[in-house]
Amino acid sequence: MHKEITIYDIAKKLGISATTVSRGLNDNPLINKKTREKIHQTAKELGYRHNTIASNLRKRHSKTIGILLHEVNSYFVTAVLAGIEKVATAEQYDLLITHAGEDSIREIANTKNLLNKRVDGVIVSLTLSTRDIAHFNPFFERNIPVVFFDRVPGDANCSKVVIDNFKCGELATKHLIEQGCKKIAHITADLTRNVYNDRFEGYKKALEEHHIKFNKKLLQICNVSNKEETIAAVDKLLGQKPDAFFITNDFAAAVCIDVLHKKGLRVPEDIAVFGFNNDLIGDLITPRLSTIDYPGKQMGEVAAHELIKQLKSVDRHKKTSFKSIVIPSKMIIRESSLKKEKNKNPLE
Amino acid sequence: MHKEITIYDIAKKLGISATTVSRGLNDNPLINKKTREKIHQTAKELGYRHNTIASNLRKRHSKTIGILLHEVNSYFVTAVLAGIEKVATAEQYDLLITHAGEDSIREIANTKNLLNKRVDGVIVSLTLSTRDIAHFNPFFERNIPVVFFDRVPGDANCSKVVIDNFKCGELATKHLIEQGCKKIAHITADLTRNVYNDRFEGYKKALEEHHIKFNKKLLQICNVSNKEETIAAVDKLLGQKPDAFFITNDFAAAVCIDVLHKKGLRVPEDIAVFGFNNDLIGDLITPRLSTIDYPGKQMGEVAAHELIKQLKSVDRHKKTSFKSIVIPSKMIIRESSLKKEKNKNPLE
DNA sequence: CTGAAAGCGCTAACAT
DNA sequence: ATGTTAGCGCTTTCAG
Repeated sequence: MHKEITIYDIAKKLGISATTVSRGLNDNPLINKKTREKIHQTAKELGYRHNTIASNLRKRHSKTIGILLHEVNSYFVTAVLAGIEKVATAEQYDLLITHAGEDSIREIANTKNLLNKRVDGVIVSLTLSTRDIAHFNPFFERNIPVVFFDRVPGDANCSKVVIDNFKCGELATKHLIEQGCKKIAHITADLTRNVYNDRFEGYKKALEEHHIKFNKKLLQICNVSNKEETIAAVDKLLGQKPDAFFITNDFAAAVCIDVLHKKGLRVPEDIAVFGFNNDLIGDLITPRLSTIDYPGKQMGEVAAHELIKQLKSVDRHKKTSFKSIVIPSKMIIRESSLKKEKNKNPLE
Repeated sequence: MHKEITIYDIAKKLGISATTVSRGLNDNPLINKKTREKIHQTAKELGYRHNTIASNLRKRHSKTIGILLHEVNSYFVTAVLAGIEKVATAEQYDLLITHAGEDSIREIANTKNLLNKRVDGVIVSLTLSTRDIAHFNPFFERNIPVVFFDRVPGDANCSKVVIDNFKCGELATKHLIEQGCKKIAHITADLTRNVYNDRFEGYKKALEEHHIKFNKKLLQICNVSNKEETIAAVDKLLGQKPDAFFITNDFAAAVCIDVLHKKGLRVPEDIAVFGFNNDLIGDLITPRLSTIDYPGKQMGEVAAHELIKQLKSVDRHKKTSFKSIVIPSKMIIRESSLKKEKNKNPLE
């Protein structure tokens, strides 16, 4: 069995104290450059590896950021992760990533686990089934920074990074109306989650502004990441003879287009389709999907920056002020929604 | 500032020793049931949280598995992660996930970081640019289990979980030949990586068996996750007037079909297309993509099981025997490759 | 069934 | 510029 080398072994070999070795290894400028070099060298010779656990115990922090994800099945989430990782790595933080599979029970378990692991802060996107955020109280009580992104709690008392889902919902719907659509079906997910509710409210607002009465028969709630459920929702709505679908997720929108084609319906001529997320897939299907660009990587970067800012400023006494950061998003018009302007250049 | 509760606080309050509290908290059956209950209760009252760091330091392990990923941008990798997580969670292991962005330098840095973090074992998929695996020596030396999956080293001296890429490449190519294709172009990634090389060898084998001479002008190497590079590769190959494309990645295959459509070419009538991975996208594009089903989740589960098995059996003395586990994969024939059997039922 | 003592490996205070 | 001492919070002998 391999004998694990400690700073004491290095100290003994060099005839100096462990403290000096520790400092030398951490490149403390107080230590003589020559000593430092010698320390580094014998560390290498002896095959020393820093014990992060011991160091963390002593320093009473973990230099890691906990990530609580609702799920990791989308291009969006992957992009967010990449954004977080980029800034976290630059600031020397590790990431402890958990995901809850849209199950609030697992979210709570993950929260507890990260708490015990002594993460320095957490970045969170709530599951569909999460109703309240009491499980974050231990963090709040200890002044451990928490930054929510995308799927955030209604509560104002926390930091969040979001896009303007209301405006996006309104914009997309308005665009469809301007294309001549009058019976716009809406497929979305659980409305207790802010993102879906806000988009739905935006949808209703646009209808209202154009004097179209909201018809709740044109609304379907389902798991938009699930193909079968989406197909069922589309089928049901088709009974209402809609002339457009506004769907809260690109994958589901692609499934919808597929269903429509199978029924011999043309997109956008017979029925226009509008997605949400700007997933890679939207640009690869026929017709190309109009959607809302959701800047995942940027959200991740901003969330991580905000968290690290709080981490650095936590003077452990004054409460950090909470803020809500809105990331710009934009509408991307492609073929699937262009009923009128078939020959006009899409303004992508 | 929140005062952090330790087992000593609980011990003092209960007039017992910290040892007993520790045992009680860990549900050690030696401790009187009543004492145990009291301990748990006051722990709750006082808002105690277990200090995993201290515990890990003392126990000299971290109860976490390190994951080294080449990249996290595909449905496949996500599926593997889900598989690993499923079995790791069941066995009470945490995951420390890193990714290298296909950069071997970052892979090496991540390796070192995980080593210092005292992960109990690692599960790895190599980057495209990784040439040798010397950076895993510290793990081997310490008898810390390492399991590679999918993108594995050529070296036999390690545990790996793979699919039979050679056979898959052969099968796909053979299928295209049977559809009447004679000039089959192949787009793939860096051939120093086993998965791509094996598929390529399978491709050549199938050609040879059907007395078709391999033409290296029909081969293009590029980053198949990059749209622009893929388009360029397709364009170049089109100069050779191929009648089929065998592409090592579904995303790239979708891009290819898109390019072909834009040029007014029909798929599969003019040119057949065959992908690899069974990504979600393949079933959503027109025509539907023929591909190889790559059981990511299963690979993840198997890899995690194998690792945990080694973790449990590491009697720190005898070398663990290395094995190569091959996961079954299968061909999925859809429309994009069916030149002849247009009216036959696909055997999906 | 419970406790005393030691120590995991490191770093922060406080000297010198 | 370097050393001494103590302790982060837990678990593990060993002893009773």
